[in-house]
Parts: sequence; structure tokens; C-alpha cells
Amino acid sequence: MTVVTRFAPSPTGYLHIGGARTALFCWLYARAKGGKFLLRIEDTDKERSTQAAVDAILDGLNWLGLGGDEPPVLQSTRAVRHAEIAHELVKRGAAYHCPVTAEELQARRDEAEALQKKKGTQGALSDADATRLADLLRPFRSPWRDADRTLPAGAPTVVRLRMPGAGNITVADHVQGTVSRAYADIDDLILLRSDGTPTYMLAVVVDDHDMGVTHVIRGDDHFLNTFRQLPIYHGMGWPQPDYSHIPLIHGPDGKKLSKRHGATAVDEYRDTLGYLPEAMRNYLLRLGWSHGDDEIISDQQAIAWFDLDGLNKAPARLDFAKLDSVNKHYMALADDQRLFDLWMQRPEARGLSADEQQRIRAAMPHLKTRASNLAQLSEQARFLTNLRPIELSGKMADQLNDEARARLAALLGPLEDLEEWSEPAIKDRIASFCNENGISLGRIGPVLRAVLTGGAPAPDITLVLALLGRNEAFARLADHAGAGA
RNA sequence: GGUCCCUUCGUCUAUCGGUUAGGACGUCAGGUUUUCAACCUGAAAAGAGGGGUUCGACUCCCCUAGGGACUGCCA
Repeated sequence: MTVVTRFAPSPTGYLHIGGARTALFCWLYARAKGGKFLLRIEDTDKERSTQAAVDAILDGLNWLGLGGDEPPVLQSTRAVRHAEIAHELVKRGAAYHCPVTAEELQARRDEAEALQKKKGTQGALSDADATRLADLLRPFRSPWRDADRTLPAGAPTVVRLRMPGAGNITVADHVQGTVSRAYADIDDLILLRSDGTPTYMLAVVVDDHDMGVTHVIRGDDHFLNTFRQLPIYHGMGWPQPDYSHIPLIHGPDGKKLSKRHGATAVDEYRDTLGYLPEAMRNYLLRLGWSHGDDEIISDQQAIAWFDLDGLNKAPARLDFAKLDSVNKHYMALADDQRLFDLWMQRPEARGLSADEQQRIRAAMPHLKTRASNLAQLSEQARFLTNLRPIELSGKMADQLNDEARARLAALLGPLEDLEEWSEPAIKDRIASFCNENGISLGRIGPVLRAVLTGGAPAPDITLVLALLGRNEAFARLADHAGAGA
């Protein structure tokens, strides 16, 4: 049997980091089993679905390298098929028409809420109220589920699934284990709305079946939905897929991940924070899954090692510090030109001169090992772009006394004589300068650093000189050397 | 409220009845030293609580506490 997995987001927002992880697991499992990974856009809610969201989600997936093996299926295009199945289920007795209106249902919920509130303020409810509340809170059973009732003529109806009256239903989930629920605890969910459009519960099942999905890997928030969807498979006599419900991602405080925790949308990780897709894959994979003590796991290894049974059940918290460290690893490995191109797309790169860009491009081998992400790379590159005259903050200015200025002036000559402006040559020249003057590098290094960088993060001082280039380096030195003495 | 799930260092996790409970990130200390969010070395740091079962429990069972999911003519 060929494994077929799918990722099925609803296009009501951007690709969520949790969704990205789900997609990664689906993708990995398909790859691991030599199967197919499909995409489906669940846009049955026309009110909330937007094309912008579809584009953003696909864009995010592609960035992560998690594109589908076939063009995405738009769920909205399949409404006729969904309705066909709903009616077939009615014909088979697994579903029924129900004329109870949305307003009546809402009234029930309102009443329940009011009683709950009453209980909260009063402490206890009268017997009658308590009984009423218990009834309202029970899974919905329409009076029309019994076959002998005739529908009121002309009234609009929804199609509801007829949950079996007794017994249990069991799901053998790869992650959650084998779990049973009583049918009595599951409502007669709506399959077809009164306007004839399908609901999510129906659409997923029909589409998964029609797309040949063998393994449903989705967020834990759908686990209980499985018990509601399985009876549809049973009603149609379809083989049910293999389920894996993966735990959700929580914020650093252990609460459900939300905007207040920082980035939730994948494009923020790419554009604002500046992470690499391979690092995201590695980090996300390790969130809830492990392979012994391995931390850095390549795609190839991941595909070879990944297994649904190794997934943890508990929700994992997002840890940006760890993501940084994983990303740092991949940055150091990344191609210089690629990093430069990525960095050039950032807002900090805008408006830089060709000289500055060239300097940064040339410095990339040194910059990339010092940054955890592209945003930090900008910080590390700042010393290359600072426009003269460099302002010296308090601590830096303290370095620059008369003696230091004089020494800088004295160093200017020997540096000027250099035929080749390279790091080894500069290092050599400064060393001999120190020698001749009987001072240690410690006497001149901090001063050089101050006037060359203004205190911005920067690598080895001779490397700084080399990376700045002869002209810029001299200009910065001359700004402070001797003058004012 | 009901149903279901979860609980090992601060965080991600290893352990699948017998270990000095391991690793990584972070933290702290020291080192290198010309700055640093760079690098090197080292340290501190965990089985939620209470009952069982067992020769022996982080591992199996029960209870409690805490956390989460679902409970829509949303997905």
C-alpha cells in the first residue's frame, strides 16, 4: 500500500508555526515511506477564507520545502460531491434530516450559559435547573433522529449524522494510543447545512477518502473530532485511515501559542527573525520527536529515522534560544552568496552603497559564524556600514586619550607602506609596530577597535582592518589619529 | 459542567522494572583575549504530590493537583 499523507489548512490566516510542524511530519512520513504528500485547502467557510491566506500558506510551505506532490485540492470545488455523500448516508440510514434551526440551537446554548452563570453566582442550582442544565450540556440529539417522525413540510433541514444509540467507538492512534469513547458522548453532528453546503466534518472525510489518504497526521485539537468522523466512514463502508494526532505547540509559558508570545506566522520567522528553512525543519522536528541524543538532524537522516510512534504526547513549548542555536549551526554551513542574497532582502540592507554591499559580501564567511539569524547578521555587519565620522560612545571615547591618538598617528605610516592590504600582512605589520615600540597589542588594540568600530560587535581587529578595505580603514583611523592632541 | 489526553533539569528530550537518571539549548563560573550575542573548559540543574504492585519503579495501577483538547449550520 502506498502511503498518502496530506496537510489541510484552512485559509483564514497565515501559515501557523504549529501547522508548519504538522506539515513537516506529514511530509517526512510520506518521504520515509516512499509515499505521496498532498495539500488541501479547506475553504468551505467562504466568509473567512481569503485568496491572500491561500497564497501566504502555500508560500510558507514552499519556503520550508514542504510543497505538495500534486497541486493543492480546493475543498470548495467539491461541494457537490460532499452533498452527494450526505444524501447517500441518509439513504443508508446513517444520517437524517433535522429541521431544528440554528436559532433554536443558539437559544439552547444561551440558556445553558445562563444557568452556568447562575450556578456560579448562587453556588447551587434548584433541582429543576440542574436537570435542565445537564440536559442542555448533553450531546445534541434531535427529536427527528427517530425514523418514524415526519418532517414538517417545506421547512429547511440540515443533515445530521445519526450516532449509534449505544456502545463505544475506539480509535487506535499512533500518538495518543488506543482510546475509547461512548457514542452517547458524541453529538449528532451536522453534515450538510440548511443551505445545502457541507460542513468541515463531512468534507474532510469525503476528501480524505477520495484523495486516497492513508495516514491522517494532524493537530491534537482534532483528536476528539476523530470520534465524530469515524461513523461517516462506517456509514459509507469506507476503510478508515491510520490516525496520528500530534500535540500542539505552546508558548514559552506553557499556554497555547498566540500572538502575545511573539511570532506565530511562519513568514515572520523568515522575514523578520531571519531563520533558515533547514534550521526550522530541524528545530520543529525535535519539538516532540527525538532520535536518541541527536540534535542536528539532516533531512536525509530525518527521512531515514522518522517514525510516527516516536512522537511525544505532551505539548511542547517554543524556545527561541534553542531555535537560535540550531539556526546558528545551519548559518555557519550555509553558502556565502546565498546568505548574502537573503540578507539583501532585509530592510536593514536597503539604501546601502555598492561599496558597503561589497564589503559585507566579502565579510560573509566571518559574519555568518557569529550570528544566530539574519537579524543578528545585520548587527554583526553594522561595523562595515557605519558612516563616518564614527561616534564614540562614553566607554569608547575614554580609550582615546592623547597618548592613544599619538600612537594611532604613529601607526598610520607603517600601515600606509603596506603593499598588500590583507589580514596576514596587517597582522604582521601591527605586530612589528608593537615590537618596535615595546608595547603589547593590548595597548593599541582597544583603541583601534574604538575608532574603527565605535564599539559595534566586530571580529578580530586585524580582520576588521582587512574587511574595511584600505580606504575606509584609513579614513576611520585618520578621523581620530593625532588630531586633538 | 461533561468527555478525552498530558505531567523527567528553566526549555526540548533520552530512559521502554535494576543507570552515579544521559544529551542539547539556556544559566552560572573559569579560560582565551583586541570588543562581542564569538570560541574553549567546567559546574549547578529533573522524575508534580500521595498511595499501591514488585526483591526492586521515572518506568505498571489508583487518587489528588496542575496543564491541554473538544463540547458551533468555524475549521
